[in-house]
Amino acid sequence: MTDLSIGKLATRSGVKVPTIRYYESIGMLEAPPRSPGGQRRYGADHLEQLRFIRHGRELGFGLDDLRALQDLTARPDRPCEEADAIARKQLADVERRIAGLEAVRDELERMVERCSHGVVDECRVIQTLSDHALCEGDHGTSGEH
Amino acid sequence: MTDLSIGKLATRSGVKVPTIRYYESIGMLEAPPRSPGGQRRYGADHLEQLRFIRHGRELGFGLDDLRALQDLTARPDRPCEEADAIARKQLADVERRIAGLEAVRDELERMVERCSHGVVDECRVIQTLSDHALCEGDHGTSGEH
DNA sequence: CTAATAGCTATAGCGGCTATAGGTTCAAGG
DNA sequence: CCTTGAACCTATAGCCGCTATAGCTATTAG
Repeated sequence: MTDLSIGKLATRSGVKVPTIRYYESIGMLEAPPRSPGGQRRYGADHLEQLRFIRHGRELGFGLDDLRALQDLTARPDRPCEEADAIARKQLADVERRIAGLEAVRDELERMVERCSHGVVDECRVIQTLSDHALCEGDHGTSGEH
Repeated sequence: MTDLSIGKLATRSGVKVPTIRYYESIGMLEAPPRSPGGQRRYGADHLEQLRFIRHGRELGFGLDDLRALQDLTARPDRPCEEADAIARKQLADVERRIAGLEAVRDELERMVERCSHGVVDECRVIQTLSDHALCEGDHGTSGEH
């Protein structure tokens, strides 16, 4: 179970090898001990830590948020208000992005549906891009990133 | 109407000054003539071009796609299949991202709802991040970026 | 004419990786 | 035991689409 090479750790965690090294370089992942030849040797704790990060990334958390959440994990008797606040902020952000993307999707659908499949000069796709007034939604108003 | 400074162009187009210079540097926006002192002087055509780019960016198109669409605009008698294809690809991409974000949103909602507002050790937020098995959806399966 | 504002170039940084080059170590097969 | 080839190492640059900084010059309003 222990003494995983970086490749094995990558396979087990679902995080790519260069990404693991990157996480170590920015202090996201604890630096492991090394083999006599200088190669990294990971334990079960690293695997757990990396899975935590991966899962957080899948949920769209930034690395700084995940660092804060990791720090909280290390103090299990503290109130979880901060963790809750970070998660709520993330949820709000995701909801905002969804709303933005839905406006964009609707606009793109209109563009594509109205394309007459003729020549560029009459193409609704090009026309819509050229003239924002042809839009019905307000996709530009709220950011989706 | 013509002979806009870069600041005026920025105001009228909604694109920031450094971004305009960036677009010029990567060949997205035609380089304008200069004043005797070397400052950029834009015309109505530049404003139109920049609004096209801005609108496309709001719809999530990459700069390379927008370049392709711009090139099509310059050949108005060509069939608009390519424009249509680019827009459809973009629509599909946006739909994929929405689906991914919706899975993420649902998971975050579950996390936040179940937070008992106690201590970190019992916090559902931290627990869920630590153990993917607590998730019900498959947010990690399809990418949302 | 002066002073504030706006412009200029060049360069570096953001997030979160990913790719490349050029070298070293490890592990399995013979 | 030795060879081979995969996996590992470091360092550095690049991706996208900007944004920020520093140190300078041009324009414009009063």
